[in-house]
Amino acid sequence: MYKVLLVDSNRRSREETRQLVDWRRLGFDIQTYADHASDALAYIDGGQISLILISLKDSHAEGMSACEQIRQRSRVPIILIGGPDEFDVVRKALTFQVSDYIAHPMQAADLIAGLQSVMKQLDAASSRASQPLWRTSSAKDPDKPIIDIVKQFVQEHLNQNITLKMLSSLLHFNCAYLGQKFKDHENMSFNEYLLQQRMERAKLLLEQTDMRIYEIASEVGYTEIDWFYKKFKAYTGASANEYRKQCVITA
DNA sequence: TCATAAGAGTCCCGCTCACC
DNA sequence: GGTGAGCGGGACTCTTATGA
Repeated sequence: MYKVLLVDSNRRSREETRQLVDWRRLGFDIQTYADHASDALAYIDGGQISLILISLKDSHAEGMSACEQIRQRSRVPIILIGGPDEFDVVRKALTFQVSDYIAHPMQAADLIAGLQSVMKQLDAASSRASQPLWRTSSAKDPDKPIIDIVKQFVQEHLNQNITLKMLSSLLHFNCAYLGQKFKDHENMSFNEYLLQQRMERAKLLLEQTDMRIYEIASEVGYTEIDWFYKKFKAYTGASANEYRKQCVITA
């Protein structure tokens, strides 16, 4: 059972986090609470804490400062809980090798995924105790958090005009570099991924709703209906209307 | 990690066709 | 005639591959 330090000054919020998932079943135990991120430092030196969960709702500056100081002393995994569009914060957090960043309001599935990821790191570290904890996992895949943020942004803003240029600007990366990293990780370009996500959602809307095609085009982020027609036909081999008719026949 | 050229993607406009 | 669906092509923007 790995011990967790939860840093959150709001008691109600702490309780919500505690009740969000079955911690013990996941192999974790929230043993200690702290009101401020800076308080976490006191628990680091004892070496009893396996994971630190920090809520940034009160103060980003204090949370970031604590991350920096924790990293100077320890490789203990850190999960941050912050706002959905705070990319400057995410970017800075990554420089402190934070394990995960969960957007508020936190969903149980997001927390479980973060905990499972940390669990793998901790298990690997304990099986190879001579190696530093963080290096065992980050050395394998140091860019994964960035790629995950890009994918999450695409999922959440699919109905908007998303470009790699805009995302790279938000994350303070060179767009050519970010595009290259994305392709290295996903084996497809950023545009291919974006197209795939848009087309799959369009197919779903055609199958499950009576929405007009121009409405669906708008819903999946196409401002130009003609361009949606072209891409949909190229992707599925059938026009949007034909695809809907085929779905009705097979149903 | 960045700069740049080439190619791909996107926007925009005009057009046709089918249906009501 | 009005509306929705679909296509073609030119101009512009963005992404990717490449080299530094």
